[in-house]
Amino acid sequence: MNKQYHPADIEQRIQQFWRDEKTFEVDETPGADAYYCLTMFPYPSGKLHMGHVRVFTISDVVARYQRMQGKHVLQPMGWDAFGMPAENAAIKNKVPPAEWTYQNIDYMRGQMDALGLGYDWRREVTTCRPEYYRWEQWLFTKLFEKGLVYRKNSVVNWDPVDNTVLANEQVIDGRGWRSGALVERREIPQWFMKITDYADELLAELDNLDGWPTPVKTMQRNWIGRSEGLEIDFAVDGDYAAELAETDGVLRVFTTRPDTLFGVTYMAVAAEHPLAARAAEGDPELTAFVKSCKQTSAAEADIETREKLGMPLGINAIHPLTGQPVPIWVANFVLMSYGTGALMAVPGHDERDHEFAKKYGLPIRQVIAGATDDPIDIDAAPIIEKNTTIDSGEFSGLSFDEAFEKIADTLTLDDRATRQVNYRLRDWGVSRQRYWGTPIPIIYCDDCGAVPVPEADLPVVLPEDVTVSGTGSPLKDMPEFVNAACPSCGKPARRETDTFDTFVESSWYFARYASPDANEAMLDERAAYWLPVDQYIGGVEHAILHLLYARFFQKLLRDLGLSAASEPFTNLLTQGMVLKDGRKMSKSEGNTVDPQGMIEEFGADTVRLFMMFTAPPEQALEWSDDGVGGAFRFLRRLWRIVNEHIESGITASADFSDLTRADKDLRRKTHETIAKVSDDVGRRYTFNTAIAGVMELLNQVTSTNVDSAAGQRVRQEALETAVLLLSPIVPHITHELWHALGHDNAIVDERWPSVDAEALVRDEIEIVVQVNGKLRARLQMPADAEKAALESAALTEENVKSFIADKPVRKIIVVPGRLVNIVV
RNA sequence: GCCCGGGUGGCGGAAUUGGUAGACGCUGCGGACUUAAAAUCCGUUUUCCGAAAGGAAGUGAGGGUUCAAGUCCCUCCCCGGGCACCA
Repeated sequence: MNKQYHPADIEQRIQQFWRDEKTFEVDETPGADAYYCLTMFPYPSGKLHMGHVRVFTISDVVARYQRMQGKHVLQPMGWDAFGMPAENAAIKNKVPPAEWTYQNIDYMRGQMDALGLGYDWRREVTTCRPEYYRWEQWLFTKLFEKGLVYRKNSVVNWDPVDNTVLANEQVIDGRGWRSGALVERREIPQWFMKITDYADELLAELDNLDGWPTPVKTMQRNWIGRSEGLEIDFAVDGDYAAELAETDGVLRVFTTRPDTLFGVTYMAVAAEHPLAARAAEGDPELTAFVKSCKQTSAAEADIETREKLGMPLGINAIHPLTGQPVPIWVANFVLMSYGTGALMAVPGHDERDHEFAKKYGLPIRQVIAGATDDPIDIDAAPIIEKNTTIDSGEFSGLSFDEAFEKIADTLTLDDRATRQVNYRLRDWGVSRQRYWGTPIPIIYCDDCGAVPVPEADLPVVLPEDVTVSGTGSPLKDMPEFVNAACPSCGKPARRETDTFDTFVESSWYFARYASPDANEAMLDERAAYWLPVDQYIGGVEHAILHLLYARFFQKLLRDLGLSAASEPFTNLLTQGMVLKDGRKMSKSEGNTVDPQGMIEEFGADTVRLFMMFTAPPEQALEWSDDGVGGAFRFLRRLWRIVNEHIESGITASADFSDLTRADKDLRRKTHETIAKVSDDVGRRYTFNTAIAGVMELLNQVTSTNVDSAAGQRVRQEALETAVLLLSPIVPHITHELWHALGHDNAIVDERWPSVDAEALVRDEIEIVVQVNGKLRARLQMPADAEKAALESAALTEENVKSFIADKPVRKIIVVPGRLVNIVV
């Protein structure tokens, strides 16, 4: 064994050993204790960034730890290969997106290998390959048959100069990123998946996801946003039957607060609402206002944070209970995509309605009592609480529930209202007006309408040899792609040129790893062996969208009989970002650190160790060059300590009799460390404290003098333990050290060490003495000391006595094994 | 604006169930070894008072609950993530 630690000499050799031995290739062995560990697959953007390194390392540590528990571990890897960056690169470099993407994949795969990540590469999945996306197209046609997809108009960001649809990301301060033109919201027909059909199940099953972080479940719950309320019809004064055709000629609104119905003083509709368009006809001022409302991006954050503006339409609704006219306004904060695109405004009892009413001098009416008898100034602030109703005619003096029920009963009796469960969750718009994505398998026929492509004609292959211009999809200019025969009647028809949202690919890839080469079906019986994923690991930024869509897809797969599982991921770990100087590492910030350079300078183990030691996985990680140096020094020190130990002779004996006090202390530390690290890695996923624990053990090894054969055996045990405990994190150096310590087996095939309870026994423990909660003394006491003994020992301490002085002792609290608190 | 996190020494962080605040590491400072440097090792490193023993203060701010609060409750400030076409 080399006396110096040179990672470059060992890492590639050991990686080759794993390849030769097919160490990480797993099959569907019957009866094995299967464990599926999965990382969110990366977008092949060019080369790995530190965020990738972090999440892959976490996952690899979990996989290797589970393997040492005797589990049959699957850890696959693949590529979320469709997306906008490939199109942008294509425009910039004049390289087709496919070529750019495949080159990136090859490079990044090599980087993953250099990090020592244990993947079963036979299962690699690449979403831009027809053999992958054909099954997605197939699924879509099945959903079409089941009525779970439909087409409707919806809002996009339109760049009027480039004549193209922009992603929210491509809208900077309300302007197109290339043209600089003011972006408009525009409605175009798009395909939707009925995720709202599964809203209740997606919500209810969150309660069973014990292995998910609570914040993620809370966010999903709020995102789904189930609310029970009333859909109330307001008649409209005048003839607007055409504009209100979808709602039977009335202005329909949803409210969770029907108890405030008597407080309605105006109505508000979205800029896209047909009533607004009708009122704007021949009214230049209103036309200009409606247009300006649409001149903001479609992003909800932009709509919600801009100044609240509105204008009256000059149309009145009729209050369903009082018969009074209520003016209808158009307002820029009403979302057409939520509810019916219209709302009843109750400024007395809603924050936003109140602010808007104050601004435009609209009346504010109090119909809910204050919580106390104090006088109320409803003009100053709304009352949001669900208190007793007042000034509401026959519905006055009622609690929220009573008022809700009585008003609901009254209005539903003659069909002027419906009890309704509403969701904030909207159906998933999957159409994208882009080239580099999965073609939506639909053919439009003048006679038959939208017809799904028959299974025999799948996949609809995306042509890869294209030139991307940046204005619209190149597919539109390819007659050989667009022109197709109608599958239904055979007449000439047009193929859909929109592609799927890339979230569609990432919503089922986890299942495809189980049967990546299945040619006859989307999934086969191997999926049943592996699914659901035992541990899923990825960025917290995916807490809502990706994870909700994946849960939705798992339910679709279940309902198509392709998988028995209802939920895709049993346990979820959301990892924080990698920062430098407190900011996200990114090209635009100019603060990236290239993992490749770090691997070459220090080796993969150092990079892995640093990533795992510097912060717990869920937290943001601050990059530090000095910290990397520290990680490297620790490995060098480990190498040297083991080297010095084996020079003085190794031993395989398990005889731990005749130990000195120091030997016993070290042996106890060894087993305390096994217990701590097992808990940290296996349950808490706090790899940083696990590493700190092993560091402490090594500190004690070096501070313990060994002058006997028994002491030598204790040190051998301590070092073997340290090496085993670190092996999931730094697999190369520990592979080498394990052999050096006298073992023939590869450490990757070893079992996790177990605690010897006998070694943990202490005869003396430290007890802390407090006076009035402040630390005043420490006592060394027998571990089995009685409460009374602790009290009397505490009371005789000099420093304790001086703080008690002549004050009477009121109470003594004893926490066994920890402290005594004397209250005076 | 709405939803979810976070805020602890010079820095990253630890404190797992309300029970010793600062484990472990980095940096800095002092020292040993060396012709020298690198590497390594030893000591020290929350602030203030003190020669020391020890004491006082201290976990974003303010209030509260408790024998005891970084941890629980209320109000507020700041930072990060998400907001449906970034992935």
